[in-house]
Amino acid sequence: MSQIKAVRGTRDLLPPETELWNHIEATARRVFARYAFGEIRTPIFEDTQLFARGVGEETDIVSKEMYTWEDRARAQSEKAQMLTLRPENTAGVVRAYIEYKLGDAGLLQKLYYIGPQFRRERPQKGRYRQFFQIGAEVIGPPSAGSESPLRDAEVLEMLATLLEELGITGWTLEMNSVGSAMDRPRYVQALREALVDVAPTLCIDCQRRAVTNPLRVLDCKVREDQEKIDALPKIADFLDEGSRAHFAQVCAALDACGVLYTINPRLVRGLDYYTRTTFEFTHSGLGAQNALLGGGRYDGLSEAIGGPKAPGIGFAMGADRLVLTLQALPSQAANDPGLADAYIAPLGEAQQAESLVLARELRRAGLRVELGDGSFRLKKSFEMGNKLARAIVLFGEDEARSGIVTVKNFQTGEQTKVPRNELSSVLRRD
RNA sequence: GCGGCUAUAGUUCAGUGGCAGAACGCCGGUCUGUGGCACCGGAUGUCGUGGGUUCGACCCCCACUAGCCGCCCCA
Repeated sequence: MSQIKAVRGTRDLLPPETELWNHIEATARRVFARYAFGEIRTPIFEDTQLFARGVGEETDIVSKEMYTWEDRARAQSEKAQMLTLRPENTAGVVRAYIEYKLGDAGLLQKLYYIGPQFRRERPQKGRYRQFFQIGAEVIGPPSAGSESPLRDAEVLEMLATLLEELGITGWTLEMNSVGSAMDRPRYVQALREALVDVAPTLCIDCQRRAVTNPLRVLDCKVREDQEKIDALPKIADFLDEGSRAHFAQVCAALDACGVLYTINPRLVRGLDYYTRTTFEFTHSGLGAQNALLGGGRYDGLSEAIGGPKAPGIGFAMGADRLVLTLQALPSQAANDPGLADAYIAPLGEAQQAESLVLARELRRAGLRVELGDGSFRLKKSFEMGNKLARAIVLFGEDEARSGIVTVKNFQTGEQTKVPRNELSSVLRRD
């Protein structure tokens, strides 16, 4: 019989790596809490229409990367429903915002999420079909200040802080403004016109992109094309006064708190809902998938899926990529499984039962304890203890009778006799 | 979805159309209440899966699967 394996693009996370995942998630929760964000957990699958209307029918994500299936109708009279595993989480959050009328309180909603997302792409380093995102959204009625450039700057400053607390250095923040829903079509039109003459001189990929998705030409990495692409119309010149001023204020607030960024007029993103501020944090250690996180403002998303006017800004970080980045950092000790505080070695099977009692006492005192086996020879107990713990506690006939156990510290080699009731304080890490 | 590279022991990797290898790790012993060191010994295995060529395939050919790199796109 053939072996059943994890399906393509999915994987199991095992210790000690899960230690690092927990560390990342705990750090994110801690930082988000300081910025007064609350957690939201949305379903893993949604009505397909949510993504079609929210993310955009023409995007790659929706047009070819979604896991979609037809759910059975419950009754003859009922139509079957198309469902989709969420390819991203912003649409789900906005759907919940609308569904529970979160805007009616008149306040800004600040929500974060941590969870799996699904896209059917070819797996690669840092890219999986089930991947994990940590993201947050600030959304609310305009009267609550949801359109304010200060919100954009606050989110970006929070991200810089989060990366710093995670110990991730060497990232780059690139920003751009893609303008309002009105600005962008005008720009795309101008770009298309300019490309009629320029495109034939560009690389093969650009010639195709010029027709299918002109904005993508700006992403081209072919060296020879760069000068010509730089000479194309820039979106900055197509922004209306409002968008221009908005972006200037975002930059000013970032300058004030010392968050470094570069403005990349060629930064375009693949989801239709973005307006005005867009950004990407990249890291060179990631290879082709160099985006650590990305996000932006989505002032029209709520209305696009049938909700009230509810401008917002948010981001999603690729947790898988944070892990990769941290693992590549030289200082990272998080892959060390860590040693237990003590290894209890029952000497002889007669000591088995009482050794579990001893382990229970120490564990209740908060110590991390490994319990050996009384059938082991002493030599084996020492070898095992040395691999698993900082100290070994010998628990034989004498110790059980006298209540005084033998403790040997593997680091110092020092061996002492310790009364059982003092054991936990002796073993405690200093 | 497209192109390239790869798949051999728990791990990292050698290897040859004719007996399946090394290092580390693992197990046992020297050593029956004292580990790390040393020495001696041992087992590593569907050579990714399925077909084909051949007297004979881990090796050559085809398909599939998975991973990596790039494209596309994105987190």
